[in-house]
Amino acid sequence: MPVQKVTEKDIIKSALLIFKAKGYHHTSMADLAEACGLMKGSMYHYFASKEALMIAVLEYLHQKYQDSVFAWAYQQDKTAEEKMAIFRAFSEELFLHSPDGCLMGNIALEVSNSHPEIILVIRRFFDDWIAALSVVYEAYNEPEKARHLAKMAVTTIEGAIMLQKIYSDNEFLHNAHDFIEKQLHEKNFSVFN
Amino acid sequence: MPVQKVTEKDIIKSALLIFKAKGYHHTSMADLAEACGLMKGSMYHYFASKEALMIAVLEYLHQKYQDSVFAWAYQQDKTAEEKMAIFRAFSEELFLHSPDGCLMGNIALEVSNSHPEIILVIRRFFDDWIAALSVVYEAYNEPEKARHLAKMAVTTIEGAIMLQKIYSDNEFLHNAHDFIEKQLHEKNFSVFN
Amino acid sequence: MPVQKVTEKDIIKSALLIFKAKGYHHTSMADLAEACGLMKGSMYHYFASKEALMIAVLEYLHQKYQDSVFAWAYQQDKTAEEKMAIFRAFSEELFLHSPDGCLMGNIALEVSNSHPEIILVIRRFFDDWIAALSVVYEAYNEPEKARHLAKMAVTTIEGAIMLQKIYSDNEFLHNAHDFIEKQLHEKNFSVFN
Amino acid sequence: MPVQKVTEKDIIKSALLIFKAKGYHHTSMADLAEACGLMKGSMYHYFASKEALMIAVLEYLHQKYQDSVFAWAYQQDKTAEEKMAIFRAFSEELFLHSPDGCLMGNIALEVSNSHPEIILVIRRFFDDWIAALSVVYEAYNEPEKARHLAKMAVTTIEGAIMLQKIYSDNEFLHNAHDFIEKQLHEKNFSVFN
DNA sequence: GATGAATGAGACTTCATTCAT
DNA sequence: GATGAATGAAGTCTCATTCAT
Repeated sequence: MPVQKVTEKDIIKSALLIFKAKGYHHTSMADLAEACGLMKGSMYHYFASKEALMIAVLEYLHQKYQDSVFAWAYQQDKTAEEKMAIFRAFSEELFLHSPDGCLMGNIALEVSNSHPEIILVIRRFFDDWIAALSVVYEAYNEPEKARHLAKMAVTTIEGAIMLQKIYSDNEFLHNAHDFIEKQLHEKNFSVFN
Repeated sequence: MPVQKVTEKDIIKSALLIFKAKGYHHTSMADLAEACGLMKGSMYHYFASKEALMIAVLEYLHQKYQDSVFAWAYQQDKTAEEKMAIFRAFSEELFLHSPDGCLMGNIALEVSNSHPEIILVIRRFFDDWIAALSVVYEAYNEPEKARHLAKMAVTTIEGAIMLQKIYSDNEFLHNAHDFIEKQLHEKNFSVFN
Repeated sequence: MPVQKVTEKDIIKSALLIFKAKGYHHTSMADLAEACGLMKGSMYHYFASKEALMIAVLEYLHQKYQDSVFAWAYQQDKTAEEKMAIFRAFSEELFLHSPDGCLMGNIALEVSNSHPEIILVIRRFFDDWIAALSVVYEAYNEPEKARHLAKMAVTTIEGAIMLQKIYSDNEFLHNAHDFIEKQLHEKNFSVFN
Repeated sequence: MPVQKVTEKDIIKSALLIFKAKGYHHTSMADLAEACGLMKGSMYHYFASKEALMIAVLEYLHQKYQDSVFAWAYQQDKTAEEKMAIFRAFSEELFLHSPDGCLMGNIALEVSNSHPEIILVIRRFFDDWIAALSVVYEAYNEPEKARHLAKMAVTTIEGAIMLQKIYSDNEFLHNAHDFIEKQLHEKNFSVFN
């Protein structure tokens, strides 16, 4: 039946959910196809392999975060506090009510040894996340320290998402964000000095 | 055909390395058997299934940490600073030079939806880790705050191990430990107040 | 989307090369389409199936040989030696510098049991080849013996092309032609008597 | 069901027939497994891949010919004529009544471009065949000429098997053997001089 | 206790073919 | 005339598990 049933982006969006819930190796092309309403074989019209689809999903997600979250860091007419609040709002909206955690982190831990190409894509995502947070922290800190704080922030959020997943408990993510916001003004020395 | 002299614990130790490196779903019974010097079928004399072996590995690891690391928290003749230093030393010895990260965290993210029994085991490990750190923090903090700090510490370390894996860079773990130690004395308000 | 200007003959010529290089079963419609600059589906405007295309290719090749090679056998104004020289020149031009051998022979061996219709086409090709060589041998031999010699000639050339392919060595084809030319005058009895 | 149903050699013998009848690419692992009375997956206990099985089959066949046919060439107590007669008897027994031709030749033409490793195995078979025939021809010829004659003999037989397959007619193989025997004594000049 | 042959389901992927546009 | 999305069967291969020996 030759009528177009899905677009590449439809597939990516469906696959995102499956990969986030089941991980890379435990997700089969049949799972992905079913989520798209396609036959297994038809997936290969759009993506040359499961790995290629995984990468497309990660790149799509990266782009989405870049546009809808990280971009705020570079807005001139927002204060650092406003930017932090936006980040937090996004983060909590995304993660508080989803039990599956962060696709980037999930996949990173699972495939780091078996699929080096995938890790490269994930690394670029974290590069941009850290860069955006650095800009926010630079409102009150030297660039180098701002970058350190940004790395700590990302570290803390990813750790919190992991523990939230293990305990099914939102407090970790809340606490992580409390910490991150506090760091913004942590004058004297705090962590790095 | 050399006489196989394999104990259950030998299998667990070998399996631990493989599971940590390859994850749960990407590790086959053949991989595990090969690492033990056994034939595939022989694994089933010791463990009823791959999942049972995974659980045994996690419980073994839990016990090992309990005995060799967490136990220090309850030693009366050590100061909180000494205990922190011991924790840090263990953590860095374990994670700084191994590219595979933390088995508990790796597996937790990978199987949280597919193998709820495994998550229970992992949760018990984190319970004990948090409990031990709480005891240390209690040297300078109210119990409730000590527990908060302990959770933050675990959160930060797990996040750091994840980012270390993504970036192949030790600074995340170093920074996490710097932060955790600093929190010990963070009088006035710090994160929670 | 450039306007495709493809004729049936263009497709046949492209397909010939692919089939000769990869064989019948290992060639996919996608391979063939790509070689023609068409999309897979478009191939079916020209040929009802892969088998139909294969047959068209073989018939095209048969016709080409008929016109440009076998036809010389029936020219009145050439001596048998001249005709043999022409045959040899064609054969060596065709096979000495192509590593893929003879399409007719390749396909015959590959599909003889699975595609009887294809074998019929190939058989007609060999009929005409043998017939043409018989005419040449008849210059010096009885019709029946001429026909025997023609069959030996074809046998020897096909065998030589096979060994050339296996050894990547032209000597087999050269020797085959030396033998065939010599047979032309092999008075007394030689092979058959 | 753990009782051994087949041996490696059983599989090789069954596979030989299937590969000879259907060729390499058109034979599926399911075909081969069925011929052995095994499940598809069980084949992989014995052979790592279809290609590995193909190679094992070719090596088995090579060894069988070496032992039962080529070896006669090196027997001191046989005349060249006796050896030739033995070769012919074997060849006719093998090929006259089997419609599938020569596995070595069939596979060589089919996979020469796609599976170079297979061709190496086939080439070794032809090396030994040519070597054995050379020894026989050396009874009446210089070594170099004997080798030329041996190559012509193999060429002719392979060509004859191909034409026998195309025409379902035994005369090609008979004629090839007549020619080969005649060459043994072809004093004066024959093909090479 | 250990083996390794066997299973059967299921993994990823390819492919000839169809057909609405 | 050409497309390319879609199919569904089939391809090679993997794997957790069983069990007679």
